Amino acid sequence: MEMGYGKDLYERLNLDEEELAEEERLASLIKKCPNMRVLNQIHAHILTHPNIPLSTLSFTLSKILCFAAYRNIHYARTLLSQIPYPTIFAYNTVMRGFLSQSPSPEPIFLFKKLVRKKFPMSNTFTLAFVLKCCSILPAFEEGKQVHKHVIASGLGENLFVQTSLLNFYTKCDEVELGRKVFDEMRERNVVAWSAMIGGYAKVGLVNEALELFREMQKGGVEPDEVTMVSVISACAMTGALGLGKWLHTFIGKKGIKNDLEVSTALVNMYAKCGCIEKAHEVFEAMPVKDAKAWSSMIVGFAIHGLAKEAIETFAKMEEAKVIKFTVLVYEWQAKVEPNHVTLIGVLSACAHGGLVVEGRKYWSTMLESGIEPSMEHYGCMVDLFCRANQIEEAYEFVKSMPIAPNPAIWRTMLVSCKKNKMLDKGEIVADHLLQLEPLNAENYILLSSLYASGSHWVKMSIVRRQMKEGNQGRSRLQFHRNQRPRA
DNA sequence: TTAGGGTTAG
Repeated sequence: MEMGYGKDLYERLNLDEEELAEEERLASLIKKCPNMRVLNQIHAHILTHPNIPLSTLSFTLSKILCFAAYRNIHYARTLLSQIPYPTIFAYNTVMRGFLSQSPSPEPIFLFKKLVRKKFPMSNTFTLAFVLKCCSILPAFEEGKQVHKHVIASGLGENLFVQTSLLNFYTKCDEVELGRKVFDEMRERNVVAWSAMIGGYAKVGLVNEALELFREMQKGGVEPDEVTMVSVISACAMTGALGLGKWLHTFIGKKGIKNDLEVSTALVNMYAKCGCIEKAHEVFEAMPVKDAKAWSSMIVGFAIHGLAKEAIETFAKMEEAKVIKFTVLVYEWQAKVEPNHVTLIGVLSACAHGGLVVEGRKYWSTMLESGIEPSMEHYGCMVDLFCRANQIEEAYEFVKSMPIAPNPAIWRTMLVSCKKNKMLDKGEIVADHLLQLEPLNAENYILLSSLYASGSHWVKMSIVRRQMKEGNQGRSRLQFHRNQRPRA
């Protein structure tokens, strides 16, 4: 176990002055390195120098690895295998590099390698990184294995490790397991409380989230802006306007940083709780708005049926593409680009406002801007045509979809066929729907009311009978929550 | 060499 690190240290202690000077020179070169090209040159220089002491090689390659981890993670990964005795620090740096990229299982592979080789030993950082990876993917089974290692390694009492475990379980929707970790924690800071509150809010256990927020305050732990975002979003989910307003005042009173995320959560909360004016007021007061902030406002207007306001806000978002924000002394400029959620807001606003021409226009611009339409976008378009009673257009649109329409889309069409008494089209649509969802009673109710709307009583009674038979358990007909018959 | 845990929009 002591082999690698011990040898490394031993050799370093035995370097003569000249060798130490060379090592420092290389370290300083890497520190000043302007880009990957220069780094490659230093790397090549080291590899082609046969007389370089092993410890200098290890030390310098680790330095290069640190530089590369955020710029070219695959290069850093290759470097790791070139280091004679990589320290746990080097492993951790590569794992962290992977976490800053799009989701990758590489940190799990690296962790498995560490476990297999038994050297270098994982530390609390390693465990935090691998658990973060398991929660991002998510990888439940792998995370559970890591939990076993946590216990075996004796690092299970570490606050960072425990918070990582708690977060991992809640991200995998295993809130109870997360709560178990939380309950076992000897000390809990604001991060641990926020993680648990956020975990409850995420799965919709809003009362538990709010209860924990009260408990946290009773315990004397001051909430911060991250806690507030979770609690406010819990209010948004339940429509708890009173508590939401109280939290808004609380933020001001306690001097909690009202940042981009908090304001966005407030905009969303006020909009969901029916206070669209207040949502707009908070939104207007925001000095910096990112895509999520703009989207929250647009979606807010859309769900309130305020199509004109939603579209105007979208136009402003496109005009205000460039935002400026300052980090220390550096001023950064970033483009605010509409994303898939923004477009869902815009398209549903068009649908609610009966704006077919505009909806088609935004659909085209969405495709041009490279946003891949999802099922929700297709759903908005079908809704747009159906609400405007353009059933044929809706049907043609559905037929042109490159992905198989989901039951919700067929149902939207069936409702519209019923409304417009379009029996033939309705039967075709119902056929598709019942193939996908033969056990959903709501679909039979819709179909029977389509027949009723055209006075096709015989067909209606057949559908009713099919449904009734299912209700008696013969075909395991499932009832939608809203239509479940009273016992 | 000196890194880590929690948040937001459909």
